[in-house]
Amino acid sequence: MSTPSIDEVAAAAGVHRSTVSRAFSRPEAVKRETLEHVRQVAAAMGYRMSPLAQALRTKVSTLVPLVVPDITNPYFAELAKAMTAAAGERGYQLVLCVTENDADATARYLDAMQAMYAPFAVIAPYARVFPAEFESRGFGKRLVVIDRVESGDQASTVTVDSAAGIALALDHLFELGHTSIAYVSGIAGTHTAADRRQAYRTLAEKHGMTPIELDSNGIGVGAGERAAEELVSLRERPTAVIAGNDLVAFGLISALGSRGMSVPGDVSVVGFDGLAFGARSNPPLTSVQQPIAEMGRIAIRLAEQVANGGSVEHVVLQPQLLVRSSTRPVR
Amino acid sequence: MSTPSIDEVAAAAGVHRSTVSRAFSRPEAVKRETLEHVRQVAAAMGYRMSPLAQALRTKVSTLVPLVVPDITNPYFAELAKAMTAAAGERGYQLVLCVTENDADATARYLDAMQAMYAPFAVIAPYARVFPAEFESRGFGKRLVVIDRVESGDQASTVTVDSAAGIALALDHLFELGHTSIAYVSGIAGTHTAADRRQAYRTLAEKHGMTPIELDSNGIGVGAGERAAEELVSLRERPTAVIAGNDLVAFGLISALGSRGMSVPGDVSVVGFDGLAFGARSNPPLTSVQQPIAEMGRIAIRLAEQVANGGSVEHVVLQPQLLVRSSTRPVR
DNA sequence: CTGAAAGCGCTTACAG
DNA sequence: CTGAAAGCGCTTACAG
Repeated sequence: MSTPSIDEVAAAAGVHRSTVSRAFSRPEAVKRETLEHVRQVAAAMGYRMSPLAQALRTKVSTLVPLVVPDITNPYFAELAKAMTAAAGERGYQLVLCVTENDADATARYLDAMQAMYAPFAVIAPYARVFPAEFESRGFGKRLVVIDRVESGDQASTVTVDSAAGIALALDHLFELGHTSIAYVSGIAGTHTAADRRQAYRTLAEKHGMTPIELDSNGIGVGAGERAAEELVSLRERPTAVIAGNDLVAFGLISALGSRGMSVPGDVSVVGFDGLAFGARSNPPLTSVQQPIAEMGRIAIRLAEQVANGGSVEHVVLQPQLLVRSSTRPVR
Repeated sequence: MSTPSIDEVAAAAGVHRSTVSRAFSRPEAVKRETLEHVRQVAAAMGYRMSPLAQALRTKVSTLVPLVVPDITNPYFAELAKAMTAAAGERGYQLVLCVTENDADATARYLDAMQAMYAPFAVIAPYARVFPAEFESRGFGKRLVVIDRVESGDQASTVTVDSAAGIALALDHLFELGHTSIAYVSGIAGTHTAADRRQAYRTLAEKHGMTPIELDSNGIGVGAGERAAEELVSLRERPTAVIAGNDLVAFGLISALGSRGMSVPGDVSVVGFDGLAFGARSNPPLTSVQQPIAEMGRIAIRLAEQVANGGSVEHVVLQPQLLVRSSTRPVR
């Protein structure tokens, strides 16, 4: 009951195998009548081309690796969802590659996927990535990174404007009357994380505020926990805090709650990511929203572009402020 | 710089292609010396077999589909993480198939993966699954479902003991002095969801309690929201509620918070899943924990078992209670 | 516009 | 224990 092979279809249609092949891959190269006839016969037989055989022959498959540090992190989960959709629309199947912070895992995955003739790869890193390290993995420039990279000519990237995002958060808080606003970065070692933090510093000073960084040397998980600890012990407590990403914000709010402080009652908190889950957290999280679905689509487009010989490109998207319930006017 | 082919290795080692092949796939069939020599030469050349060519020839690939309704749901994310690890250990690569509640998507994915000679498939459904529907998809019994199924001989399954889990939650609450305990099922249409709900009813009555089901006809997302609404309007409010899964529990707590009710101050809440994220929610969630990592490993084992001609099996695991901070003694 | 042939990188009976 | 041959299901110059 398995799908017939191209030769069986050819026989049934009374044509040569190569004609069947053309009927699907280069329809303009076959006579109209023949085309229709072949397609009809093929459809009737339930024919589907073997993607494996095709990939072996052309050295290009439809398997695209998405490498993420941790699918359990809702940011990466949303990204995976967006990428799956974007990839599916273009006929690719996403292969999930979870690195679990294993430094060599990315290279191993890239090797494995290269062996499967993946047309390109998309990487959402947990640390700064140096595309040069992956050149030898065979993908060359056929790599898109969901972060900034140092040497821009080696891989395409798609990111959100960090400074604009932080400005959005800050302005929102200023409007609510906050003047003492702290920042928790969380553990991410990406350029993006560094950019957000730097933007906070720069903009805070520009507004005449002394930057207060919570858990500034944080290592590993539990950033929210440590930041809460630190916040509570401060003689002059900030009235609001911006978190470098939503997950840190959730952890912070949880840890604050355990210490008897309520959000937004005692402190306002704004996250960064704008995850859907934030709508059902306690309290619903005000956050700088990244257009994740769009990022997924763009990542695929950029990847296809260089796979087709086009050039590396860097897309920077604008974030939006998502006001929910974790912020309120300062008393 | 791409990997050499088997013929290049054979030439370099001075043997025939078939010997190289055997050196890797059936080492016991080749003379010791030859074996070592071939492997050495292959290693020196950085040879790796083409999984595609291998799959095309043997009609068995290492690509295994994991079909989930929504990777953004942390339960499925944790499952995906566990499955990725378990699959990786056994040399498979997981292909993420997200159905987004599209009723035909599962069949489409199965077709596509069948065409890639996937050795088996694992399905985490969002509704009751009837394996018979998928028989024609070519996987036959080479299917493992993360849920109960109706006709047990058609696919292997791995689940957690629903009744035991609900009993754990109930007993915990009884020990804290609660006597009025409600239940919110959430939207999942799986057998598991139905089992948990039924277990609640049965056990509640057994303990002389009148079951109180919140949002009992709930449709779509927002179960937590509707349940909170209902709870607040009740003349005699239960002092605790058990949620059919963690996500519903989070939503419930959020919605309760928006209505000025605090957990566990005003109501205790226990979830079901025991997600890692629950440790950082506000408040940290007491929950019945499913051994998700183990489920992943078992799913792969069961799948391999039937792929190797073994028999369908149904594994039921025991859950554990994870006490965090969303429950407290009734006043 | 269509067919015949070679080949992608493997595996596996079949001989020897 | 090893080699030679056929073949998995396709694509793509090359002729005609």
